[in-house]
Amino acid sequence: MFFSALEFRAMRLSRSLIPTLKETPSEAQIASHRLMLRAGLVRQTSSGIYAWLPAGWKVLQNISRIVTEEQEAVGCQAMLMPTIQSADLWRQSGRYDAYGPEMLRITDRHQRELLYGPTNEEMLTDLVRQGVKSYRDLPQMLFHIQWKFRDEVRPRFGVMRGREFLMKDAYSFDLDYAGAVVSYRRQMLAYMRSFQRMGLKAIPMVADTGPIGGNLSHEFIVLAPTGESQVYFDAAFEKLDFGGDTYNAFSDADLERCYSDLTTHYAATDEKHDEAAWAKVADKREGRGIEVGHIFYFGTKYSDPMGLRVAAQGGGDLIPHMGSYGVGVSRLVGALIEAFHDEAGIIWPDSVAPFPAVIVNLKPGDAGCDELSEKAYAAFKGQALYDDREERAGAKFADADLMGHPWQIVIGPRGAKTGTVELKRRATGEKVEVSLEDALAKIAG
RNA sequence: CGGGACGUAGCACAGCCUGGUAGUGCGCCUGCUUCGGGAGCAGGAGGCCGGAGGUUCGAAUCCUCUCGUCCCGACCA
Repeated sequence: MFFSALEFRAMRLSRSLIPTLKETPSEAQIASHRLMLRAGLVRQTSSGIYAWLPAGWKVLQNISRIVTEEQEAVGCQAMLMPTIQSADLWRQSGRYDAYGPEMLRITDRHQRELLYGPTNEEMLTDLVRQGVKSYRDLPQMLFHIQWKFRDEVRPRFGVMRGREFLMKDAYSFDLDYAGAVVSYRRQMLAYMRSFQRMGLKAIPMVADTGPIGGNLSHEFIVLAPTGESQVYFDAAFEKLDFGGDTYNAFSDADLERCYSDLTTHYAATDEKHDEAAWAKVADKREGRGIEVGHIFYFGTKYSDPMGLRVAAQGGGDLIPHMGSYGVGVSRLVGALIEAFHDEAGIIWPDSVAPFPAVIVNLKPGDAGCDELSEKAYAAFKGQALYDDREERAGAKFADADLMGHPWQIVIGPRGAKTGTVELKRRATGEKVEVSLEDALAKIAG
């Protein structure tokens, strides 16, 4: 059978739109913004609005996939709602006027008032209102990953504080407060699993609940040395593991234990920092953090005014209790880079890297190098990046480090003769000379 | 929304004060030599100097307006 790497043209660097930059564009101040531009992940098209180039789009999709899998694993249904919404819907909840100039308002050719959605509580409440009639239909938990727009006065930090951003937002509908608490805890677990899979250390911190009250609102802060706010937390958080079946999302006891593990220890950002409580913490940790998620329970704030009612078990109606749960998917790209980079560039965790590996052909045109490189490339079925450019070795190494591929398979004329490659792990800098087969096995394992 | 800057080649910048046919480095193209950590030499392409008015014989440069972008603060997933 004829099988050649030529069939996988798309990820040959010489044929790809991954424009790396040697110098930093002057608008970029923080590390992640600088590196995203330099590594060719994004390009700004307007203030706070970015185009995601091929490599950046892959990262966004990888994060979305992890978030989707973990949402579904706790029983949350994937769906997709539009970006454009009707102003009428927002008038029903009273938010059309309450929401300030951050909301992008649009008028169509018929002078109908529309808006580019900054969030979707109203829309989903409306959809549930149309489809859910009985207590038997509850609980419901749904999410989508969709572009949002908030007309920030001052966009900054690249993708971390853009106007247009990709967000996972989930909404839960329960019969009562007790049910809403279970949904809330499930989301909390899904969040911890998601962030752990991305290699991030995330800590839930109590957030303002506004007029609703109670303590059911948490911000998820990801630790990164260059984070925007100072955070204080108990070292107990470092020992928590959300992988495997540590906590069963469908066991009330496990959910309660999970919630307890996440909320009994001290954790606060500098705005909420309480010196008295902090003094009692035995094993203290401090660091910088970036908010990447926010979840809250808000009862009947939308269901009530929008007329969402279901038939109750004993007759009559009841008003479902709701919660909503956001993850800044595009912001996470920035947060990940803030957490994982060095002087040379990005250091992608394997789970979100745009490419599992880069194959660096040091001498395109050399029969031995080409053959071995194509063989390596074919082994990845086009999923790896193949640097087949006619560049000097130094430039290729610099770009490979900048783009942050977890593994680098370096193929030069020296090793090509014996089928040996140099395998470099980006995170540690460790390099070994091994056969291509061994290199592939090591990457797979 | 208050305060402060900046728009000159793909990127980073100089030139502006003191008007006179637009420059440097990197990148890009061609050739030769190089070739395992962002090479050297030679040649070349690429800019109505953000836009519109105005002053002037003449405007990147001076004046007015406008659009865009960034930084600090307040605000925020």
